[in-house]
Order: sequence, then structure tokens, then C-alpha cells
Amino acid sequence: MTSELASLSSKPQLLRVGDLAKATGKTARAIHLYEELGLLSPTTRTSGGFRLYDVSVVERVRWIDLLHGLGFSLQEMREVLQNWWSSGQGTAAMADLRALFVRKLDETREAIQRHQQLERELEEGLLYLETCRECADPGPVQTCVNCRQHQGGTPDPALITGIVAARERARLGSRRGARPAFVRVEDISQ
Amino acid sequence: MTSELASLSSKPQLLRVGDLAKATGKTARAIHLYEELGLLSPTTRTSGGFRLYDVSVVERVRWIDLLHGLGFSLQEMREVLQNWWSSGQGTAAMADLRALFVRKLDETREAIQRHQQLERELEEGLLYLETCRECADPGPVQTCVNCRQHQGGTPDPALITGIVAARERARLGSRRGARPAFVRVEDISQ
DNA sequence: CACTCTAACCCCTACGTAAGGGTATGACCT
DNA sequence: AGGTCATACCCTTACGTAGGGGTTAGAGTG
Repeated sequence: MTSELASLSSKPQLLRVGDLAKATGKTARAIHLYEELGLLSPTTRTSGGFRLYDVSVVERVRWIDLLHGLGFSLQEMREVLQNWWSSGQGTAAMADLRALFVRKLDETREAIQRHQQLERELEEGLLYLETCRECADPGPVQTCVNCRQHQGGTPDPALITGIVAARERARLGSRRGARPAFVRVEDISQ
Repeated sequence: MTSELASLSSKPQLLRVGDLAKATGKTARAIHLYEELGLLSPTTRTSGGFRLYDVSVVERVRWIDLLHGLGFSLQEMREVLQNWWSSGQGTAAMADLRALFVRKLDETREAIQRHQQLERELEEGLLYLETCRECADPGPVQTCVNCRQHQGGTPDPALITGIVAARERARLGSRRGARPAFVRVEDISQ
């Protein structure tokens, strides 16, 4: 019922860029780019120059998307493809691929850790802001900056302090000397 | 013992870009950029034009870094800062911030999900490649493509199929017609 | 059947974007 | 003197966007 057209022909089913784009969630421009970079090529062209793709290209595009999500650049993907197809020994090609996957697996796990850290950070920030909701003093923001409400216990979350920090302090400091005091970096670096 | 210089002066401690850069792990170029985009400004300048930063700017830079990790663009950060400081009511500013945090928390959790999916994908790919290590047939890659070793059970992982897919099929298909058959996109889109 | 029309699609070229990296030249600071 | 800084410009990645003209599929007409 949904595949009337497809079932009508047993000839090779070909897609135009727009079709390929819709099928993969990419834009036509992206697909053109992949082609420019040698990741892809249309199976054939119409006499008028339209690109026509075999349906199997859909998988290639989804593969590109997947690797992109893993932090691969398009150049890296091209290298993977080249390495693979230019490798004489199948086992060697597989070994290379395996090494790559191991590396990316590490990176992916690190990324997960980082994001979980950020998640905690955000939750902390929200918790902090909760107390503002029932603040009895709806004054200007300037007063919020040194609000006494949050002085108890934990220090302000990093997401908050950065906003408040370094607000127009340009006019502070001694005006007389053109040679202010310096600190050694080691004394403040985290 | 480590803060001799710092303790020598009670005057405002100021950093030059290089110091700020080292203290935050950024480059001087990045800090200049933040300034261009209005996220930052030197507390003062020397008579010769060197930027001098208050130590509290370190926190601002770290904040930028944090938000960057959350997927904020520098423009978005500028908006956050502007919204905050131009808001008359402290409570309103806090509410805006809270909404933002909630949104980003969602996004962060989604990102975690995605990465965990990728992790599984990689693990699958590695498992698949394990079987190649003990392959008795060290032939060319072409033979690997239709290796019988992997035919049992689960389909090939996506990370593998994309490499093999759509390999030079340009010469397939009927050569006679300039008007090949098409498929409806709905029939193949995932 | 042949022809035309039209809407939607496609071609290619070329410049714009974010978030810096890198480099050059010259001025500055200690 | 020699390390640091200022400004300024080009390079990068993965596309977005715009412009100007060509192609295709299908519907209408003779």
C-alpha cells in the first residue's frame, strides 16, 4: 500500500539529491560537500546533469553522520575509506579499523563523563536559583549580586559566579600610577 | 612560600593577557576574541596599550569555558550577560536564567543519551571486528566485503556497512535509457 | 502523438559563518 | 636585549545562503 511505485519497477532504483537528502535528514548542500570531499559519488547522472544515487548510498550517508557524531572530521572519514579500500590485506584493514574504534570509544566515554559533569553543574545552578524564587527582596540585580540569601554553606556554583564576576571594575584601582602591581600566574591558576 | 610576590603588594593585582591565558588555559587570541564579542573587557590598559585584567576576570573566562561546554555560542553568552545586567528586577533576571538552565539541562541529557548510543555502536563494531582477527583467509579486502564469517545472527553494525556500501557502482544499471526509475522517498527513509 | 507550459527541482559558483589558530610586523616593557 | 603585546590579516571546518540559469515530470492543449 505504501510501496506502489517501488513495486512497479524492478529496475535499479535511483534517488536524486533531494530524495537522498530527505532520506538521510541531511541537506542537498551537505551531500554535495561530501561529494566534493570524496566521501560519496552519484551512481550516475541524467543526461541533463542531475545526480542519481543508488539506494545503498543512503547507508553511506548515515555512516558519515554516525562518524560525525563520534567527532570524526570529513577528512578523517575520507582517510578511513581510502585506507580501507587501498589496503591489500583484509586483515590489516580490519586491524586499522579496530584501532580507530578503540580510540574513539575512549573519547566517547570521556565525552559522556564531561557531559555528566555539566549535568551536575546545571543541577547545582538550578538549585541555587530556586532560593531566588522566594526572595522577599525584588530589588535591582545589583543587590542580588551580594545577596545574603546564598551565603550559607556551599559556595556559589560556577555557572553563577561568572555572570556576576568582573562587572565594570574599570574604575577601581589607584589612579595615580601607570604601573600597577602584578601577580605571578602560579598563584592563581587553578 | 609560593606567594611572595603577591604578598608584597596590597595594590590591585592585575594580569596581562598572557597571564590570563595561562591562568585559564586559553590562548591570548581567544581572549581577544571574547573581548571583541563583548564578553570581556580589560580592567584597564597601560599607557602603552597593554591590556590589564583584574583577577576576577579569570572566573569570567572559566564561566565562558563552562557554557561553551554546554553548547552555548559566544553570542548566546553575550545575551545572557546583557539580559542579566540590563534587567531591572533581580527576580526577573533570575527567572530568565533558570529557564535557560532548564533548557540546557535537557539538551545535556539528550547529548548523554546520544553518546551512550554511540558507545554501544562502537562496542558492537569492535565485537564484529574481533572475529576478523582470527580469520583464516587473509585475502584482499574485496573478499572481506562478502565474508561468510559474519553471516550468522545479527546484521552488520552500521559502522561497518557504511564503509562497504556503495562501492563504485557507477557502471551498474541499464545503459540504454536516460530516464531511470525512481523510488518514493517514503519507502526508504528510516 | 506532439507540443507547450509550469512548478518544483537541480546545476554550479561564490561568498558568509563560528570559534578560534597561525603568522607577520611593529611597538612595548623590564 | 629579548620577551611580551597590539593590531591585522588569512586559514580552517562543515556547512548556509544567494544568484542565475538549466532540467524534469506531469498536466493541458491541438
